[in-house]
Amino acid sequence: MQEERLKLPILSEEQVIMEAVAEHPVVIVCGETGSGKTTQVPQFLYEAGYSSDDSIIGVTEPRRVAAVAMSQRVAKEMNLSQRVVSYQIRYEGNVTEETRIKFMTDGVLLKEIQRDFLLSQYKVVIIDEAHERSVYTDILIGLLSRIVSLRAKRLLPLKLIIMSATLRVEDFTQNQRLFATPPPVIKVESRQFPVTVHFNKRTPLEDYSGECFRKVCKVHRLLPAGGILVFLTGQAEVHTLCRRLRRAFPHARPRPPENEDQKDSVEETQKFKKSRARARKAQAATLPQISLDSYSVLPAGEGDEDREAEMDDEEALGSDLDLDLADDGADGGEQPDASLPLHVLPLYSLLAPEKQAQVFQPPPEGTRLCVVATNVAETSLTIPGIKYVVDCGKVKKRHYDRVTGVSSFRITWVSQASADQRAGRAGRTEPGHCYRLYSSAVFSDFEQFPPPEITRRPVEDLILQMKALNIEKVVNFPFPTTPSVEALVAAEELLISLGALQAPQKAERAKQLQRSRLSCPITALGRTMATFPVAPRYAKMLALSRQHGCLPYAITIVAAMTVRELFAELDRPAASDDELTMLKARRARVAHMKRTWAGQGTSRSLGDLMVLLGAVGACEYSGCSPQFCETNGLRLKAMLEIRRLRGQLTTAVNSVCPEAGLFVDPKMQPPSESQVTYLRQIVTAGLGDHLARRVQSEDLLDDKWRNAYKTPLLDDPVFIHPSSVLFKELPDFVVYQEIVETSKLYMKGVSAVEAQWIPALLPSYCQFDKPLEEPPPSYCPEKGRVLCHRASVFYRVGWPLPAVQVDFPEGLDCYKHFARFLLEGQVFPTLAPHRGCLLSSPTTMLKTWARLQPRTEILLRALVAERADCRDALLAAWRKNPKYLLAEYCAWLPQAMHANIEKAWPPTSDL
DNA sequence: GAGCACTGC
Repeated sequence: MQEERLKLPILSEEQVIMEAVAEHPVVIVCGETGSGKTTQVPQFLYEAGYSSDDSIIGVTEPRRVAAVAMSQRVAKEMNLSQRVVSYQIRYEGNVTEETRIKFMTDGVLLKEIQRDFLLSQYKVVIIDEAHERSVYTDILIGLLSRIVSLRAKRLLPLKLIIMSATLRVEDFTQNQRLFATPPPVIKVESRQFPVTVHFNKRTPLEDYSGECFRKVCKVHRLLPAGGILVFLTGQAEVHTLCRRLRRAFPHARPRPPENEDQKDSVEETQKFKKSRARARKAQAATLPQISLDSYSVLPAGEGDEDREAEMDDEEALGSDLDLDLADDGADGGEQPDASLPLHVLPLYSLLAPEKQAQVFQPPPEGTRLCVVATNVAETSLTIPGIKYVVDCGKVKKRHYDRVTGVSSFRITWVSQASADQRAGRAGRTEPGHCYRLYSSAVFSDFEQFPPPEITRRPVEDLILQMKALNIEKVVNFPFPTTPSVEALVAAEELLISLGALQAPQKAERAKQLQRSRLSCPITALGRTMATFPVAPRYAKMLALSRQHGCLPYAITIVAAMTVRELFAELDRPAASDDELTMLKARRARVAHMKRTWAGQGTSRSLGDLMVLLGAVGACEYSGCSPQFCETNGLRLKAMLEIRRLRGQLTTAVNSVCPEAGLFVDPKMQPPSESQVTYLRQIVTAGLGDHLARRVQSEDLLDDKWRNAYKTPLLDDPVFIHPSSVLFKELPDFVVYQEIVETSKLYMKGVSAVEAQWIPALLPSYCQFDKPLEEPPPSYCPEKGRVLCHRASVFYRVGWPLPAVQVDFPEGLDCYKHFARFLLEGQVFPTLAPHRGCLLSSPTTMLKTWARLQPRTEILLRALVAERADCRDALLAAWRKNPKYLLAEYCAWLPQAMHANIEKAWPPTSDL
């Protein structure tokens, strides 16, 4: 091990790095995979004494596995115990008093900043893999730039080291707001084996899967031993290619029958016609950029012929390993056959862990390993023994519409950096080759780097975290790359309507809306919500769930909504008739179980969220056995994650609200009928901006509105997803977890809402009419407020909503009603006995001619002067002045009673 | 009547 370490190129840079760290508060270290920076830099710092005096060297990683693995590796290299070199991730850690080097995920450090803004335990913080630009990394760098200067002022300097695998660091160095003086950048060589890159001469306009198939066949038939790694974009593609390859190179049967191959190809073409049509559409949009005919954009001298010639030179370097020359369809048959069986394995993130693990095993004796993977293999997982990479050049990414929040999945070209990262996977153990299924001209049109995540997704969760750190003006925060203003505004608006931020005052609203919008302070509710490590909409649900014993259920639902893909993928193409029968049976079983878990009546109205609750409840009841998951189509990994998240949320709720005394009950009973109703309301309150209404009189509309819903922000019809238990139910109002655009706009995670709940639970989205006279306003002794009935309409879309009882709106009329109830003795019962002696009827307060009577006028004025339109305000006024309102009240009663009233004033013992 | 890449608290 020590020998291995000595080979690392970074060791010759130790002095340069340590001098830079000594002289500068912030240092950037750039070195590709294989430079050893992650394992070595912490050791340099340790040896230089940066963890003396009980302080710690912190290292953040963007993934949990990396944090755990790195801590173990560094402990071993340094011959130190894991008590000294430790890790901390979301659910677990082995940090002790002795810990000096602490590896953690970036989110963990962000939480620590919430507890101790100055991070006083640390003398150095290393942000690893900063080039990946994950949202937490970006926010950490922004925060740390401030923490570094605060610590310098206190003469307790903190060192920040940003480590990046690429040289794309201008966002850090050229950003004056982030670092006033640009930090020094130290480059470290890497010790990778060379990878020869081969471009296709032509770029297939569609069917890159077929192109992958042909390329793998050729590599396998023509080239020496060594694993093959193929990059595709999704699960379905991965499975299809695996199947084709297995048929082409069956184990123990080396010769692939050519016609079989053809037939398969036709079959697949049929089957995936739809998805190809979509892919074609996506490609058509980008076609102008990649057209091989538009050479006019190239510099002079790089015309058609030159390019071909240049390519040929390039390819000549690849010598016998170059496969492009055989691109004329004469593959297979006449080529020399290696007769080597191909060991084909799929790999993607949602694949069961035991199946993922197969790619790390050596392939069976006498076979060649071929892994067909999605992007997981680009950064998250490293497969040993790969010598050949086949890269389709595409990636599937989630795309959010900034205005509507609708997400869709799009297949686009990767960036140059990603393509290089993929190529690098061929050079981990020996020199390798990368076959790119696109031309070098197309490659040169790729974006240089993928855009930072923070610019591609909603940011309400980040904004809430920042507000909890008392960063009010988020636009002024030194983001390495700032999110769009629309995204920031949308986040603040959502947080305001959830009650997590204070709404700007009405006066301000008129004047300087934009400015005040982006600097709203956090509310007490917002602080509570920020302690729950889930999306703000879900945090709101938790904050509401103390009532009626709903917490354990709300926690479970929120945990299940947070963990992705509860149900296993059963739609994959079957490899055999047996598998097909099995898949069909399992799909039927899952559909049946979903209906069972949804139940009947109000329970069914909770919809897909009831299914989540039922599934988790049943699974936990079974002890979360792999068998239970298997037969019911649940992903064991998802269920275990939900269990851990329930534990974490339970702890979080208990610490906000110790009297709840919650625990995770594996034998949780189903919620009662009334609890389900409360849960439905809790869910409605959290998902208020995700409300949809069944279209009215749809028979009059275009056919495209059949079974459709309307939402406030979308003009197009949206639909309940066919996998939803409410698919055929079509309730008048629903809330949904998300809308995904595929062939249509589909709502997923759907729950039914009663119309009368909307104005009561989502008042901030409703525009209310004047208070109704019938039923008349009343006084609520519990709230100490005047209530009334009001009709309303839902914002933007103007959906009419039924009149419901709400607080009487602020204004003169509210004082009048309150005065009346006060005189009637409803507010303070000790005043009730005087009622018969009043000189005027209390309802006089409400009459339009009330001003004719001085006693109504003076009472009203006195109430308005202290803003006393409810009991609490009145009590507050009496705390300041116990004689408050005495004279005004006495004006309503005969002189003879005044002395006794004065003795018993104020008429309450609640002060 | 369907088809979603990848991650962190």
